[in-house]
Amino acid sequence: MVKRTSFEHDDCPIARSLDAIGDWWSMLIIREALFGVSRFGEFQKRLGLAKNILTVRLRALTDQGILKTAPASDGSAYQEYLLTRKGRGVFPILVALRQWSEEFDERPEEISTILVDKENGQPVRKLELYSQDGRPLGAGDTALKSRPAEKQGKRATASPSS
Amino acid sequence: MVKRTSFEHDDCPIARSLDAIGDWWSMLIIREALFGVSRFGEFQKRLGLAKNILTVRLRALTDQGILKTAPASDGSAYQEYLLTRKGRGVFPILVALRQWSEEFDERPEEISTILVDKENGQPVRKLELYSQDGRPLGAGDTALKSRPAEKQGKRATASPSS
DNA sequence: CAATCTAGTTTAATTATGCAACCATTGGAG
DNA sequence: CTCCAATGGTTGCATAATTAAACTAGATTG
Repeated sequence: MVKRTSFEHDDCPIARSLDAIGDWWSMLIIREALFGVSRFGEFQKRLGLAKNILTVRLRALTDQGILKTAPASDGSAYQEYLLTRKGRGVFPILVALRQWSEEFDERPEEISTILVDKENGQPVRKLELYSQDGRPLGAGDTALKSRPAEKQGKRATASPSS
Repeated sequence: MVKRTSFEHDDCPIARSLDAIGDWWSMLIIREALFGVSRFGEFQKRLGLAKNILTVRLRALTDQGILKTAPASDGSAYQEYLLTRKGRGVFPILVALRQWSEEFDERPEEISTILVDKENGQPVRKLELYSQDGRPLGAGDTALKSRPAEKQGKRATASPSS
């Protein structure tokens, strides 16, 4: 099988996320949805993708519980696509992607927008990872530990495999 | 051309990031690199991808300044792939992806590892977006503003297009 | 100097993507 | 009530991208 190796059953959570939303269009669809886009035609117009692909992506996102379809809401009886809680949870990922581009892109002048706090119009802070006691952590300050079984006495052996 | 519409010249920073690292393998290669993997064979063994793909990905990542090749370091004269500063900057994206999976995956018991603070072994905090004055911000608390021209008097008109 | 490891390249199959044309439903004009 | 356009898709086909597997070539080991 040449099939696009699915990471659905990989035990690495990064791989799992990528399996769900790790393609260009899904991420951009969620981006638009976070800005209030909910109609098929509007997604299509704003993203400029082919309708068949949009159909497939919307269905996949819906199947995964990232989007849900609501009957209508605005006038005419078509359906609209709304984010679920899981879908809204993608927001930090999009922010991280945005900030990476803002910091490292070699043509930052082509970036036209900045993300600001709606309250006062000021740019948001850079996302940072903190320890429980509030120290900022870089990649080198972290390690992977085998997950301590939540309720069951199920405990894997430690191995830094992902 | 049916070519995978490149977002390289899109003015949305999210699209630009996705264009650079928005495929499964690139992201996973960077994940491994952050854990110290640097040799071709090791990437191949740990990720289980085909060598030709690894070749293409490594070259693309190198061309983009995310990885750099160093002559050897450990004994024999082969080369190794090391992360640049830009490459290490991907870390928050990977953390965001990981945490999304940890929070919303419907089979969290299959996730085998957790990310911990190396100092004390405690789990890291959840990534959160903050305003300049320290309030936590959700997607709804933010807006996009046209970028205020940095040095030049180049100013785009406001439009919430990305 | 033969076997093997590393780091690829080539080949050929499978899949995804994009375009265009087509179908179905809704809403309005005549 | 009928026709026409808009919305929201589905279907078919050509082409580009991914992929696994086989092959290659230089370095290392025995």
